[in-house]
Amino acid sequence: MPPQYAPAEVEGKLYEHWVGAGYFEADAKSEKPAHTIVIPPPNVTSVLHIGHALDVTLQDSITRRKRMQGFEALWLPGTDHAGIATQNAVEKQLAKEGLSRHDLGREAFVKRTWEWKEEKGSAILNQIRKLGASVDWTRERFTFDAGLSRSVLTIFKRLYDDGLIYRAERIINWCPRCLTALSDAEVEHHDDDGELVSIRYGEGDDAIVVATTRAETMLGDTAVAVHPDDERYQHLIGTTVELPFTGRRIPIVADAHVDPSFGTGAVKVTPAHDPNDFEIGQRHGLENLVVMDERGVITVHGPFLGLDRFEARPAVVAALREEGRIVAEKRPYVHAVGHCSRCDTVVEPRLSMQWWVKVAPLAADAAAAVREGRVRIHPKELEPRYFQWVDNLRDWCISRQLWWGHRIPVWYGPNGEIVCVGPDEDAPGTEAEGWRQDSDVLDTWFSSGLWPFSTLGWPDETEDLRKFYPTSVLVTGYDILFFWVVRMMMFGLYAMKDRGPEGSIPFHTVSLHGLVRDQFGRKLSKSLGNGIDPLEWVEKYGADATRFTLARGANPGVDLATGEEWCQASRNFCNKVWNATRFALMNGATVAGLPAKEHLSTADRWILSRLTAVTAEVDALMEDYQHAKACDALYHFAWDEVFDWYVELAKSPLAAGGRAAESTRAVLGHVLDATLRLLHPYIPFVTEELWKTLTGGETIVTAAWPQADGALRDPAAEADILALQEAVTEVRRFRSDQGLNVGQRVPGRLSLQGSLQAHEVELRSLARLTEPAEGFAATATLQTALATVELDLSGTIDVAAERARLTKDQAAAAKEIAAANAKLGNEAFLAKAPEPVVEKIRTRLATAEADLSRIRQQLAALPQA
RNA sequence: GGGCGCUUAGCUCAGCGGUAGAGCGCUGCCCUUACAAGGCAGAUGUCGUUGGUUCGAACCCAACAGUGCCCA
Repeated sequence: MPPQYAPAEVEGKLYEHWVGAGYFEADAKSEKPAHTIVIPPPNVTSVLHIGHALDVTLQDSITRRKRMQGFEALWLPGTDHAGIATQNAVEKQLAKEGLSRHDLGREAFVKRTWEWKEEKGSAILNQIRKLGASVDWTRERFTFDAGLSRSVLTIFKRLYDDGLIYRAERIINWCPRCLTALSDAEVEHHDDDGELVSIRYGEGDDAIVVATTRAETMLGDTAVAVHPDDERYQHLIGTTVELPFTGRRIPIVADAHVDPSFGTGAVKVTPAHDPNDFEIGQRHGLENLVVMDERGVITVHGPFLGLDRFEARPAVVAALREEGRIVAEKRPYVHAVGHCSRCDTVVEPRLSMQWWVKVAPLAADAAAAVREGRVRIHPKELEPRYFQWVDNLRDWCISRQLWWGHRIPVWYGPNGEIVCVGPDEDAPGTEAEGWRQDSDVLDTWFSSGLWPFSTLGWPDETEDLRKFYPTSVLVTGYDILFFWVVRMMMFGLYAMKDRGPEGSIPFHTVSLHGLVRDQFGRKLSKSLGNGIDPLEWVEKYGADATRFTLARGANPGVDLATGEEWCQASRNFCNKVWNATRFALMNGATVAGLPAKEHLSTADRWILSRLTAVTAEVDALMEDYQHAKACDALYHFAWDEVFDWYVELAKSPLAAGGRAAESTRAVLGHVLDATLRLLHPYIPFVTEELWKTLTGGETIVTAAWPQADGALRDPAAEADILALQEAVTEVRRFRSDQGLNVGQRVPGRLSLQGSLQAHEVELRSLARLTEPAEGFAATATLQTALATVELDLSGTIDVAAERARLTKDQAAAAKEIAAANAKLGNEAFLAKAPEPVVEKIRTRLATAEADLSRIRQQLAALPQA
């Protein structure tokens, strides 16, 4: 074994072996209890970013532990068909050939997109292999594959028949570049520099001033609205005013939704181009006048015809100014503007006929599942966010004016018939007979919302569905809670309602993690150039180091800052595990059961006791998705306790040979075996490589998860080793202060009390002390609670350094005594504090007093300077 | 504008009523035959501010000040 672990040499071959051996394949016929995770399907066009890497790492660590615990663990991979993004990608490709999708026609375009998917669509799934993801590749799914498409048609038909899907003309979010409707969730609001222009409509006493950020829409105004209680406008309510340029007279209406404190308190109303105005229009029976086409180009005759919306705005303002109608202008006026989440184009509210899901009843069920505790949001602090969203959900626009996606299964007949066709039904008629299918497709989330059960074969009652649904836990970032989690909740509860309240939930727990940030806690962004490529880390430091870095930072629901230095530290840890195991192997560590208790040394009993405690701790933390804490506990146990102390303590018995060596080899092997298994979910590759060598076993992937063995708890051994550590550290501290070489052996005379008397050999070994020879003359005396150590440095020592040290310790002890005395002298404290606390303070006082008197003795014994 | 967080060591974060912790970074010494991707030792904080509750507050309450997110 080389002294440095080389991840690149083992990871690829181990992964291929794991997959080939079928370790990750779940068996629906198994008697074992199921543990199921469906991967939040990444967009088929995407490539792996650090956020995916975090998500994958956490799901894999959960799944690997469950597999080791004896669950039938299924982690199901796949991608979603990403309607807009994929269509954009293929259209971009076509554009290079000078073609548009319309040149190909719908059928050819969809065929071409499938070809694109076959060629490019597995990029991200290939990348997660590099992270060691233990997904079941035999069950990989795609939201647009045949089976899942059947699920989509099934649920559409059911919702339609239940009256939960309907068609209506409303204002929707429209992307004039993608040329499709978007749901509310696909619109991102951020502040833009705009303008606020106040325009005077009408003349003289009848004039009224409205303020707007979108002057160009005035062409479509069909009213002016004021608040019904606004005294300024009482005389105008019910009258009409002339709209500039058009000659149209529009009514002044009173509507309680108008904010009298905004601008002049009077607003222009453009029902066809603004969601709020649309509602005002509905209430007052106003005309919906469309003045723009689907690309945002003005369609009303006159000087503005053919202008893009952003050209029309200044043109309209200029023309109004010419007529003296501009009363005030504020520029820049910063306000929130909706943008297409796919292409960042400013969204245009557009009056349009679309398909909708009536979410109120579905959302109520989704909320109830969490309120009733059937689905747990973890961490609990994020529950309010879930409720805030799910309790205020508006109807969901599901139709998209795209070609790539599940086509809406509704047919329109020659006599105005509207027929929704189920998954196994034929079209109600032919095109020749005058029937045509709705040309729109469904929102991608309509299909990914079915993911927890469509992937298991629903609507068929498959073995997989019976075995693996409801799934166990959904692992995702809190930013996805709204979009996706809520949709899966709504659809799962609806589609599976036959199974009752407990059986219909899509998952028992939603485990939310935070977003990955850079080492200063800043958001990762292209403009800052602080992006992190997880595959670069994998290449430089290994998949294990990358995973451990992410898992170790993953406190539930909070963002994690990370950077390359973190990953280096993780790489160092993996290397440390490698070298500690290497040492054990070189010294004949064996894994063949523990020796009888009477053959165990104190050190053996100590490390076995600690192993038991840490096993229980890590197990509980992982069960509660507290990955950061679990990793931290493992890191400290492995490095500080096993590698630093136990391995050092093991060196003398190993060197001594005989029974002591034999028993130490067994304990060392046992502890390493368990430690590797505990670490395996987080750092699968290095632990597999080492474990196979150490144990000769086939694979750690399916090895048993360690159980805490209460019989190994040994508080006495823990106390003994603590006293030993204290004495060793005190001698080392002295040696360091005195500038002694680490390797230099020094004659020492020991006077040990209590349990420490049995550990002189270990103390001498770890502190590098030889037996006092003839002519031993102590030049320094060190004391801890159970040890007095006299050292012969054969010459003068640095008295000043030692005095400084002791003086500092003396001050600390004195401060401690003062604080304890203050408490114990306080009658209220004695009367009201619980007894264990009082006792603790008394112990602390006694310890500090003993320390102080020892320090004083040592100070007095120092030679005078 | 409404709501939810956060503010603890140089940086990033744990701790959430009874002596301030970790990682990285920092300082000194050391290539001691598992490991320099290492070892040993060490330094570092009026726990945002001001009040209050309590025998006792980083932790509970109130106000304020920063700061971030979500929704309008």
